[in-house]
Amino acid sequence: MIDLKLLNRDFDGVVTKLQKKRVSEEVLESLKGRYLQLKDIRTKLENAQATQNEKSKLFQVYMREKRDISELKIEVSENKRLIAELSEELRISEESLGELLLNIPNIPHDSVPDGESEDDNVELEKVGEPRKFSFEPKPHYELGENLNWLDFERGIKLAKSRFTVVKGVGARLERALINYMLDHNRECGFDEVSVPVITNSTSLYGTGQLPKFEDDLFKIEGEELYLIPTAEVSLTNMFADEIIDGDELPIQLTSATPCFRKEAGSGGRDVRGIIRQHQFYKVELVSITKPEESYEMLDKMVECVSSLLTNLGLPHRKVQLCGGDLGFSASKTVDIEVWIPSQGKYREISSISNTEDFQARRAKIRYRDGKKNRLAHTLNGSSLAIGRTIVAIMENYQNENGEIAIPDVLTKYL
RNA sequence: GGACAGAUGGGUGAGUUGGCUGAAACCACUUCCCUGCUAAGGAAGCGUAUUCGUAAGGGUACCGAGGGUUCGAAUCCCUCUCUGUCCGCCA
Repeated sequence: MIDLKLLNRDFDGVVTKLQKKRVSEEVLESLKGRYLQLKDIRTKLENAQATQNEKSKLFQVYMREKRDISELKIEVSENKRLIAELSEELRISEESLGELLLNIPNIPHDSVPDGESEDDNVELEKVGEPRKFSFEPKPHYELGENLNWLDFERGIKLAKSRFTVVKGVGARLERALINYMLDHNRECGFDEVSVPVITNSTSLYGTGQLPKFEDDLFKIEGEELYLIPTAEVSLTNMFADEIIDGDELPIQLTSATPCFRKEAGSGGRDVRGIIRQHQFYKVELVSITKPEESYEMLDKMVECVSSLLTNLGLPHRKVQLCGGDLGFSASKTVDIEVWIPSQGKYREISSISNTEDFQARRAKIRYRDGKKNRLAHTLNGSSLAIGRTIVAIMENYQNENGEIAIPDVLTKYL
């Protein structure tokens, strides 16, 4: 969540910055109003509580001196009523503030370009040249069915649409990619961990998936538990409610997990193939850093992912997201898009974000900086979405008879 | 799933006739003193959040979570969650 003190201190500045994320001034006005109201009520309540504490202490004095306490009792019980009233007011005020606050997106970094949609994103760098085909490249789903790597019908039979069974060399390729990426990330300085793929709602609030994006999550019936949409949830929330020793930063973690998304609202998009699935493997990177080091870390993570694609021989480009395309929790995001020959365009395969202290504030991830406790910065990025990497390899490495070459770096993993 | 037990500060662990305990003591940690040296001794400090204050320093809340009783609760009552042990069950 955003910093209410900052909102109060520099209202116009926050308004201007959040315009990039299409947050209206009225909403922020209302948020600030509720914050000030809350502070006011809290002050009144605390004063009343101070009185109560003081008076309560008199009782033992009176009783020791055998003085009459009936008058004191009346006085105090009136104050007690006041406390009850104020507490109720405070509760309502907190609720109303929280409702609004939890739905306000993060403040974008100054470098974020203004824009409405992905069309306004800014290309930072192209890496590698798309291959010139002497034939018409086939889409991965055709290749995959012909090679018997992808079994769409059985995926649907087992679950429903947007689930796929991966077979044969395809399945082995999936496993090889996971292993290769984890090894690569380790070389980049990320420690491998294995995490739960089900988390509680508190964790999902912490990283910002809840309350706003409940519709996109698979929930376990009858429990406050959800299948994770990304390992970012598990990895980041490992440090929720903790105060990390400053010497231990930065923390850099990587984990391979299945991810589950309902893809609500994406009806009709990428219906063919495995670009958009309800379940897919992804290798994730998460970093926890000191505030002054987080943008350096963002660059490092982008490079780690980019080099992964370079090593796989996949042409890609780095794109900085514009305000309108920026995710809810992100302050700055660099997407990495890989060349998809059958579509003749670059498609997102990784998204690397610095959320600054947005998630840290929600999840209470702090570190000890000398004597003081400060909010850490959290970053996350895919490295990579396995399904989409398979798509990219299939399409970029296909030859005319429909066979697929395997990138050199993977041969030792297959 | 069944039966017990428990949940206190970084750790161990006091505190259950309700008030002087936001919390003893010990350990760890920090600073200083002493000591001719990787030991020992001594002094002080050392939870989180929030609020007021330039600061010093106050206030408020928090002893798993939420409610209740009371002028007042870590201490009494209720509900929930989690953890441990034993049994059953399954990888």
